[in-house]
Amino acid sequence: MSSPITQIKPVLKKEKTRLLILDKAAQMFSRQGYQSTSLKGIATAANMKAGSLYYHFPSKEALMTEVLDKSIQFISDTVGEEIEQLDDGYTFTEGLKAYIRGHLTAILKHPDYTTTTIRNNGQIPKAVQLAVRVKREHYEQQWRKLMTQGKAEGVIRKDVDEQLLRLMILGCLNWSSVWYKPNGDSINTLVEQYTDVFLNGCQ
Amino acid sequence: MSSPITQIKPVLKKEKTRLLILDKAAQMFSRQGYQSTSLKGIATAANMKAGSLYYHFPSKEALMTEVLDKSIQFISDTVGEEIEQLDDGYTFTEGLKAYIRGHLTAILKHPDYTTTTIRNNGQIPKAVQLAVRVKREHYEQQWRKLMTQGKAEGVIRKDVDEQLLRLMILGCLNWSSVWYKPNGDSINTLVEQYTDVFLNGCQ
DNA sequence: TACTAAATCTAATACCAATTAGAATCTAAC
DNA sequence: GTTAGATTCTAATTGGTATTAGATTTAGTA
Repeated sequence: MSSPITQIKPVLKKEKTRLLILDKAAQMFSRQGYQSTSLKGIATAANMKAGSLYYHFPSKEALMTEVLDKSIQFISDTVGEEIEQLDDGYTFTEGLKAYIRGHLTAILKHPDYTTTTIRNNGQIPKAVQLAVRVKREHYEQQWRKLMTQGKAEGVIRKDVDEQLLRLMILGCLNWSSVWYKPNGDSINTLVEQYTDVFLNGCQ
Repeated sequence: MSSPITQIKPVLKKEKTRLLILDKAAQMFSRQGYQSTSLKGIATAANMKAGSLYYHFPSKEALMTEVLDKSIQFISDTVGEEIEQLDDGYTFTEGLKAYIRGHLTAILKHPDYTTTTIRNNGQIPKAVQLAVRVKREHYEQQWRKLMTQGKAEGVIRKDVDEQLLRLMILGCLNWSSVWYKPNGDSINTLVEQYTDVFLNGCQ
């Protein structure tokens, strides 16, 4: 009978290579965009030749799809972790802070994946867009629910449109990836100010 | 002696074609990104063959440069018009609203040009980025001054970082181009809510 | 009508892209 | 050490790209 190694080790190796390729792809997609990133470039960064990528991924589109999928998954997971640290029955204000912290953390700590999602908005093949739509919409739905809670609690004023507010917040958060430099403000500082300004304004 | 027409009319025609090409280029750059927009596509949209573009523009990069240049110019001009409608010695609050209205108006009324600037952030050749940097930084500087005024007037609280606040506001505004649909909220509604939330918060 | 200059087109160049099939190599078990 | 399977490479295919030079067309003038 064969030892577990014979089954597991090859799988692990394969998985490791896949992840390496995905990481390099995310890096290049986020910095140069989908179209101007070449498979040759990705392959070179992963110490391979372009043709070899096809052993792991069936096409460039499939590669991009998986990068985007992981990106949204990562944001969603990080937000989930922040929420888990709250007591059940958390208030809107607590939830908002957790959402902001999670979303920002994901964006600023793993910029290669997340900025691929953010920057390549209208510029990817429709097939790829469709493939990641479900996950994207599910995450958006979580934000919608949070906003509804804020309205129900009365924390969001009557004359503030909660969907517009959601778009404002997400705009701020996503845009951070454009200007954020790791040696600048800490994520914590950003979370505090974002939460403060959205709840209380600047004055 | 030749009539003015001989001098002016050809110039006008040439200028008209240039503008047509620029418009189509902006449209395609904004929707597909720099790399995946082909000169053939732009030319076709402008009722020409690809080679003919070179009579008007020396290269693809030059075309993109001019689109980006016009984009920033347009935002800057629109903000300028809003500011001119204020009395001299306008307050920070008045100024902020005018800036928000100008920036949003420019973005939402001429999305082809402005989203080219916004979406193609890290994905254009460095030569092009350098070419538009001065104008971009000048516009940013105007925002910085407004924020300083807010701090001086005491409208921006002591514990709010005015530069971070500026990045928040610009993030919101720029991100609008991602989700805005012309048949939705009016620009005025957005301006009112944005100003309100940034000044007073949502609660 | 014939001339001129502006505007556009044609056709070719040189290059780089994604993708594929089959050969070569590497790995690990027997 | 041999063998089988997993992994990578080589080399070719196909198609698209920006750019250019020179020919052609168009529009206005006299």
